[in-house]
Amino acid sequence: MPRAGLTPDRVVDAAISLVDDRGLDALTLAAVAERCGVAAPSLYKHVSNLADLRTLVGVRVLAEMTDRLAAAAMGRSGPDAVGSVMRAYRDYAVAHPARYAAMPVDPLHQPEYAAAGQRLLDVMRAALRPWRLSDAQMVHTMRAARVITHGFASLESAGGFGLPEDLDESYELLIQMYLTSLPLTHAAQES
Amino acid sequence: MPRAGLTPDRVVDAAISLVDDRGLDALTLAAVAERCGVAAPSLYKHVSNLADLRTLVGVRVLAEMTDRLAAAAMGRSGPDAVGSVMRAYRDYAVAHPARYAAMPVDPLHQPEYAAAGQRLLDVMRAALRPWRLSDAQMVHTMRAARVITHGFASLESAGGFGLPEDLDESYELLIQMYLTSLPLTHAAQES
DNA sequence: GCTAGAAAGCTAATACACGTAGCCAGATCA
DNA sequence: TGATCTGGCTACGTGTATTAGCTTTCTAGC
Repeated sequence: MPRAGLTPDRVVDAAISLVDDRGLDALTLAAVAERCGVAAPSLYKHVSNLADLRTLVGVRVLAEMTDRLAAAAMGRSGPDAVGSVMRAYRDYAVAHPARYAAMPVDPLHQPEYAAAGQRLLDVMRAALRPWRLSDAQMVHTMRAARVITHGFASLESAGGFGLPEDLDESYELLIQMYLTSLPLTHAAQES
Repeated sequence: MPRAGLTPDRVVDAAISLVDDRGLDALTLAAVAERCGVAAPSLYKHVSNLADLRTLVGVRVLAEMTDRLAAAAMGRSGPDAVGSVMRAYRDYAVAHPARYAAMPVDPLHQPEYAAAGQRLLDVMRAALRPWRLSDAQMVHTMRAARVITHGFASLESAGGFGLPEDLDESYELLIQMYLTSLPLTHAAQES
């Protein structure tokens, strides 16, 4: 009967450690409750339901990754910043594959995620600022970065590449391909 | 008491139509059974369990997509063939988002998928043949194609892009970026 | 310090889902 | 025709999400 002292945040903590340990599919209220030392229905005092918990986990992961990307861009500019952000993206996904799988792919379309998703985009947008792209160019350029980073990270973190060898090189080649495709303006001279 | 005349293939048919209609998460044995006009346990006469059914769906989808890609490459060569295969990949994923989500990301690591997965890779490898890449180059080049196609297709089919506008153009720019990155050898003169 | 009430835990019960066991009828084949 | 195999069924056990309603603990105000 002593209280466990749960809060929504602590429930999310438990959920994330569970996901890290046993994969995204193991994220069940029963398992989270056990990890919290509490009966399953008690979780409903802190979280609306399983869907809500999943959302909270997604928001947490999105925010955490954004922090990493922002840190990776800090103190860098131009191609250096862009490459650094792209590497940090991959690093996070490979270091925490199950968390990466918990990240929503369409954050901007769901209000719960919108703020965190916008912040992540802003990090990349800032890194691309030196190129002084038009709005339309910026849209295509951001999309291309997202395609490459998400494509590579989701494949690698899910074990999608047949051979583990030379993955670093494959990714560096993609980053070079991407940087090379950027228009040769202001930023290109900075590097 | 009249027999329903089920076979594993017909069960997979029902599963796929269910996935098309109601999404991958709706793929449950109960729902498939209802669609087949049969009680749930009867499905076990044709399919080992839910995991097995999921695998069979994945194999079917993988094979279906491979057929599309092969058809897209037919009668083309060089950049034309590569671009055509990449467009066909996206087209399939967007036309059948739930099926695309059912496709395994690591087919080569699971024996059930290996044959179908290998066949898909062969289509792309054939399209890249004119460049006469070394083995190591071929690995990186195939990976890059996979990253771009899967990255774009998975994001678009999951509603991951904020704005629906200009997606065709974004994809064409990526294809151009990719083709431009290929070494200027034999094939480049054919186009 | 006492007490009212909110907050946080619990048990019990419902609704589904997967999966197993074992029964029965219809098809097949000697 | 009759034996056997196959494909259906019902009944059951387990696990999960979720709701309802009870009880205990903490906290605020007097």
